[in-house]
Order: sequence, then structure tokens, then C-alpha cells
Amino acid sequence: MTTASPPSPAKPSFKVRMMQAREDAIIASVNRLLAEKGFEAMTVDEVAAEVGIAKASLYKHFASKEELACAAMVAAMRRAQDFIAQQPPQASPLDKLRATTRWTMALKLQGQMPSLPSQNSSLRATLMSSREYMDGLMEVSDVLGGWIEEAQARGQLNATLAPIVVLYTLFARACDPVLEFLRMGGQHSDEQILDMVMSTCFEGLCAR
Amino acid sequence: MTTASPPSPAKPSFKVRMMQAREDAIIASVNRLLAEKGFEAMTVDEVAAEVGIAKASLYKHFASKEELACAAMVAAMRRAQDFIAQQPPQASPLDKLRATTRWTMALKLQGQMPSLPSQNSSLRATLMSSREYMDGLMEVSDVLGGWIEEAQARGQLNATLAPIVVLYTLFARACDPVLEFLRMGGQHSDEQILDMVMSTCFEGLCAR
DNA sequence: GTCTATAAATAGATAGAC
DNA sequence: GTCTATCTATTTATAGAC
Repeated sequence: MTTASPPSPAKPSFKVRMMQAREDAIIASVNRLLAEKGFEAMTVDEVAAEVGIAKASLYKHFASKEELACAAMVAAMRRAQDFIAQQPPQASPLDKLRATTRWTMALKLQGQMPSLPSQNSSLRATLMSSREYMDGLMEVSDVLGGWIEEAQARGQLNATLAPIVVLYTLFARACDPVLEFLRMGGQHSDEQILDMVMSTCFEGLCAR
Repeated sequence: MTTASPPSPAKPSFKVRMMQAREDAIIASVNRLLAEKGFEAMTVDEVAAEVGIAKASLYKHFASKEELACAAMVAAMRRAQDFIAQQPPQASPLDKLRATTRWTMALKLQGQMPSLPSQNSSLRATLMSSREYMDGLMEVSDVLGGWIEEAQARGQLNATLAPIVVLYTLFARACDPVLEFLRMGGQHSDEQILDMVMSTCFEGLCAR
């Protein structure tokens, strides 16, 4: 790495910033397509067309379709980490869990939540071998897991449930088909839909 | 339809029964593959290989990959209708809803619940234009919807929830990723998993 | 209806000029 | 890095003999 450029925290060159911006545009498109139709149904041609560049150019940025999707998943994970980190420390753990869950569902409703690959998708292996993705997933799990145990200790969450079950249940809200079903019905606003699904998730279906 | 065969409720000929048995085998394979990897990732070659017949023979039974998958979905819907019809009339509506929900989740855990296609899959259009599928879906919705309203009237289900939200929430249990996540963990038996997810679904995550 | 062989279309990925 | 053009493999679907 011996170049003529100035030492470490240097302003990125115009060229580098252009490339970064293009990669961001690519990832945004991939993110949207992943949310709309899933990894298998998404084609690299579509991505290239939507971004407005040649397919061969895409492959200069990402080595494969799996890497492409993985980059989008990593970016999504980072957004989740950012949101979680911004939660006010004085808020109750349950409030933080509720806010995070609602945020993921809002993303899903807006068609911006990339859907997880099914069991034996080729993407699964790539994700699991991605340091960035797995690290992000683990940090998110750790933080949410901590909030869950705290909320159980305070009697806010059902303490008879294994924390892992609560964690998975909240994760699953990010791909809950109920959201799109209700939106297709056209009877409710997005906010109403979020309120209703939040209620079924935390309060349950049975009367209280 | 003027043939030499005896009038209406006649015993199907050997040939007809053979063909029916083969179609059943095909549908069973499709059902399994649909559950395992979804419509997009499933290939017709796989189906033919698993059934043990030539691909061309498959196309004598079903006109397209979509028709193939649709037939499996219709069969699955029929099984659901059968299960629902067998519920004891004296049981409470909530018990019938719980039994049906648990049954669908057990199927999912066993890898026998074909996963719904994503929004703009080519399968979606075929399903929506299938009289048999839509009729089945409507009947199931009507019966469950009736149970839901009854359970709300009796104070067993939260009456402030729109019945359609409850219905969709129960439907969504058939493709709940929490089931496979927990199974992958290997910490719980299938029965325990069903108990836990049933609890989060009906009782919610918050303490009672 | 079942098979082998093949068509026709599409997808992921790459070559090579600029 | 971006492009056009192309390769290779896969996939849906069909032809035609039996």
C-alpha cells in the first residue's frame, strides 16, 4: 500500500467517492429487489438495468450474485445496528424492544427489508461465511438478548419464555407476511397495520 | 363421454388408478420440495428425478411448472379443509382454532407445508386463477373467520382485534421461520417448539 | 403415457476493446 | 471501470419413437 496519497484519515479522492456512491446505488437496488422478490427470483440483469450500468460492470464491484446480495444484507444489518445504538439509555428495555420491532416492520412495509433466504439457498452459505454479517448478527442478538432478559426480570415480558424464543419471534417480524396481506387489503393505513401487528405480537391473540 | 364402461359411481379401472397413484406421488414430491426450497428454487428436473420418471412424462400430467405447484397447493388446501371439517362440533371455537394452528405448524416442522410464493411470483397468478385453490382458500377463511368471531363474542379472543388480523396471523403460522430456527438450535423437541410458538402466538410476549 | 433427445430461452459469469 | 458481445450451464418445455 505505498502510494502518493497523504496519510490515514485523508479525504477520499473524487474517484473513490464516485465509486462508493455507485456501490451504494447498487446496494440500494439489490436491497429493494431482495425485498420485492427474494434472492432466487432476483436476477443480476435486473439489478444492472435498475442501476443503469452494464452487467459486466456489476461484476467488477461484486464477484458473484451471492456477494451482491450479501453486501445488501450487511448494509441492512448495519442500519439495524445503528438504530439499536440510538435507543435512549433511559428507556425501558421493553420500550427499546418495541421500538426496534416496529422499526423493522416499518421497513418491511416500505419494501426495504431484504427477505431471508430459505434453508438451502446458496446465499445462506455466503452469509454464514461473511465475517461482517455474522458479527453484526451476533451484536444485534446480544443487545436484544440483554434487553429481553432485563425486561423479563422487570416482569415486563413473560419470564417463562426462553429468551431465544422471544428473540426469534421478534426477528421474524421483519418478514411477517401479515404486514403485506393487510396492506393488500387496503383497509388500513401503514400506522394502523403496525399498531395491530405490534399488538398481536406483544399482547397475543387471546383476551386479557 | 360415451364409453363402454358401466354407469356413474363405477370402480376406477386399473389404468386410471395407476395414473392417480402416480399423480399423488408427483404431488407429494412437489409438496416436499416446495416446503424445502420454495417455488423459484425448485426445478422440474428435481421433481422428475425424485419421482423416478422422465421429465417429459411430468408434462403429460401437468402443463407447466406453475400447474405442478398449483396442484400441490390445492392438495395441501384440501388437507386443511379435511382437518378443519373433522373438528368436534362441541369443542370451543378457541380450541378449534388452536388445534388447527398447531396442526399447520406441525406440518411446517415436518417439512410438509409448501411455502407461499412471494409477491410477484409467476405462481401467484396461477394460484389466483385456480378455481379449486381459491374456493378452498375461501372456505377455510369462512370457517376460521366464523370461529374467530365466535371466540371473540365469548371473550376468549381479544375482541378489539379485527377478525381479519387474527385470521392472517393464524395463516402466517404456517410459514413461521421461528419454527425452523428453533429446530436448528437443537435444544427442544418438536412438541416443545410447538408449545412455545403456540404460547407466543395466543398469549403474546408480554407478561400476563 | 413413458421414454430419449433436443429445442428454446434464460441465467450467471467472462473476454477483450476502450 | 465501463461497455458490447459472448460463453457456458441450467431450465422450462417439446418432438417424436415406442
